[in-house]
Amino acid sequence: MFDVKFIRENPEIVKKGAKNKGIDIDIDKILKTDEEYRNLDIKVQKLREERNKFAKEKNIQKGKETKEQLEIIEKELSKKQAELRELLFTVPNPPKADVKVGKDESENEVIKKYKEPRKFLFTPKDHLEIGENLDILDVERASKVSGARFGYLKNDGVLLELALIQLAIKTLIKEGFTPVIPPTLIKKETMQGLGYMENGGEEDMYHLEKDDLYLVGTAEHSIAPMHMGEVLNKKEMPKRYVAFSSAFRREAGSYGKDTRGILRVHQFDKVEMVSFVPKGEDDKEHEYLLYIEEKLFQLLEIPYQVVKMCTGDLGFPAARKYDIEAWMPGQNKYREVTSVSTVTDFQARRLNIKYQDGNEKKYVNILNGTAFAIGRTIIAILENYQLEDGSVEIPKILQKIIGKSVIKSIK
RNA sequence: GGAGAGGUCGCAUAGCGGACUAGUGCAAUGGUCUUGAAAACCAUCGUGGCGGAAACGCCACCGUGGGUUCGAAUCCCACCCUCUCCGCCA
Repeated sequence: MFDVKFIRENPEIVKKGAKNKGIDIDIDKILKTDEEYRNLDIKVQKLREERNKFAKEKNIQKGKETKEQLEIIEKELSKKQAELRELLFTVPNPPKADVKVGKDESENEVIKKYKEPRKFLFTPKDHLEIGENLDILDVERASKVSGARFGYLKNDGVLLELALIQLAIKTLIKEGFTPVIPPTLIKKETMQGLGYMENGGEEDMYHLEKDDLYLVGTAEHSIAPMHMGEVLNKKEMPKRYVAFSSAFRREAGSYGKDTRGILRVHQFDKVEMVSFVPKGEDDKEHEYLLYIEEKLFQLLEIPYQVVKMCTGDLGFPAARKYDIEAWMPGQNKYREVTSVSTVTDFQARRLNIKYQDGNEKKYVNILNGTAFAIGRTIIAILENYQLEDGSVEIPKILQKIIGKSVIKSIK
């Protein structure tokens, strides 16, 4: 959400930012509503001043009159305020200057590539076929029990997951991140703070009606609000968390897309990074988080490319976003495995997270990025490390943790 | 799930319809004293907003949202959270 003040002072930046994201907003209406709101606010303050005076004088008659006037105009004020709030929710975070203007994902830029995809002397299978053959994946029974888009991970698949979690968390602890296992259910109030209720994000969240709780779509949903309403000390920043949790997504509107295997499922586990940094330091932090993401995939020696999203593919709160797409031989293309973005101070405003900078209190910048989305990382491992007989080699870095070097085909 | 207690300015506490302009203690910050420090003493010390060039003035905030009243931290209602006891439970 935006400060009206910022919009008042920089209407052109905001207007252009929204346009580049392909989002329609009516700046003039916002400014007009803001002015009306402020005029009402001044009136209300004056009346309250009078009311307070009469109350002190115990002038009951005059007090009564003022009270009646106040009731009417206060109602107008709160109506106007709600109107303004609603308008402000339609304003997206503008993209950073270095982000390419573009319509949709077709205009994203590949900015880096790591490792040539391996040449196969046989036709590579996709993860589902490999996983079923190794008896580490079972989506058929999952659909019997839970429905479409769920999966059982079994046997060495489980060891693979646990090893990836260890690798990511240990690597990040070395980098100074605070490891966290957060709650996966959050209150409606928290959801609203995150700004998901207005922008359609709610559609993708599971809601437990009986208790009015929401299942998180990513650990970011419970990590970012940790410091809700707090004033952080500049000395303790950057504040970096690495969280492990399950993530739940309804995947509404993605019917028919990626239906095979576990690429797109309703529940998956993830190691996620969240950083709180002082205003203006988010660019540096963004590169740093991307560096860590790359490092993790380099440790696994999986070919990938880094994609910088264009303005049209950023989403509502992000000001810049990079995806890492790992090479998936089974699909013969690169697929998204991580995503890292800066939301600048956009979320901090809603969540009211500030830091003390000298005498001033400023909103923090928040960034979030995936360390490992476990399911998709396992897919990348299975497909890139498969052998002709259906066995799968285990990436070197994980061999020590798992205690073997190959997952042998049972056939 | 049942019964009770409670949420006040960083922390701890007072306040329970009009002198609350929210008191006090601790912590914090600046200073005096000191070779340096501690102690002591003096001073400052919540947040957001509106108006103003500024000095300053005003408005709002005592868990959140409603209500009663000329006037609410204080009374009423709903909700959230914390604690104690009982029940259940990994």
